[in-house]
Amino acid sequence: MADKEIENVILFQVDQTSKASKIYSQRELDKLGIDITIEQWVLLKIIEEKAPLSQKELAEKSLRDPASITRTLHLLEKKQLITREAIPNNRRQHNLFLTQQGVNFVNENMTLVRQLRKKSIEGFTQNELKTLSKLLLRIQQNMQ
Amino acid sequence: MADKEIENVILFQVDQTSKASKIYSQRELDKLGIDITIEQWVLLKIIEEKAPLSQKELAEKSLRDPASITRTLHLLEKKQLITREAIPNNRRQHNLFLTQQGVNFVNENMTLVRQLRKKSIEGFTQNELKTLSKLLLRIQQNMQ
DNA sequence: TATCAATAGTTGACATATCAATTAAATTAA
DNA sequence: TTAATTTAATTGATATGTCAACTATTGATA
Repeated sequence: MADKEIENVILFQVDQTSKASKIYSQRELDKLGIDITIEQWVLLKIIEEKAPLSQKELAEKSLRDPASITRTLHLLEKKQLITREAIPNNRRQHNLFLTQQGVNFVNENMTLVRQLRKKSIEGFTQNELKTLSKLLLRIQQNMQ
Repeated sequence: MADKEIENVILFQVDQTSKASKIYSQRELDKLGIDITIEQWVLLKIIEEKAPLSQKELAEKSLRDPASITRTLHLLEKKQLITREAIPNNRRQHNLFLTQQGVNFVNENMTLVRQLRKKSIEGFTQNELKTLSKLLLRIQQNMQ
């Protein structure tokens, strides 16, 4: 089979799509003076939806390295958006929660986030969305 | 519309797919003792296919920041995989090329890379591939 | 032509990605 | 119960992502 140009490689296209979306979304956040990175937002949102959870679980759900999670959580703690609470009979893990400020922050910015999510799939039918989800999931399953 | 869980957000799925594929591919490279990162490989491959080109063009094609390109190119130069050549009558830009070592490196590792590309889309029909490409492209166009 | 504006690339600062090594705690095995 | 193993989180080192500031050069304009 003849070699593809890299632009025609699906993995390259997936990565480009992810990058382009992040660049766009980050600019929109910046424009509105919302002081958070996309990666930080994702962690906040996961904690909001799944709390209480441990750093290990957060790393798994976000597909990020535990070391990286540690560092980003410190930043989110400094911004007073999250807290860690001791788990009884377990001094190795801590439960992660949003602070009240964190809850407010997520609520205040969900409108913009919903707009971004919506914009990303503008013109898509429900069918196309389902198809895309399934195809992406199959790539993930192939790459394990 | 009711709020989605983050796992159901397409942008999240695209990012997870990209991350999972990179983690898998990097591990395969490491296993074989191939001393290169995915990001470095992508730059090498673009230079191979498009040379001669400038750093600006490379940044655009890879959707990476020029600052980041500068640093990665230094690493690739240190590994003697690429060179920069002066452009006549233009002392601001340089043309990027693979060295002979770079050409050899790409050739030696294309077999593995082809395997990884193939594995990522195992079980996909030509039709599904086309569909996926088009849907991804539409997201990119939406996010500009 | 002299000045100003735009462009390509670099560097600094900080956030994130990743691996390896470490620490502290929990679990298992002897 | 003690010792060995496994686990969760952290830290160090290096690569990458991003913005802002800067340098050198080129292009535009008065």
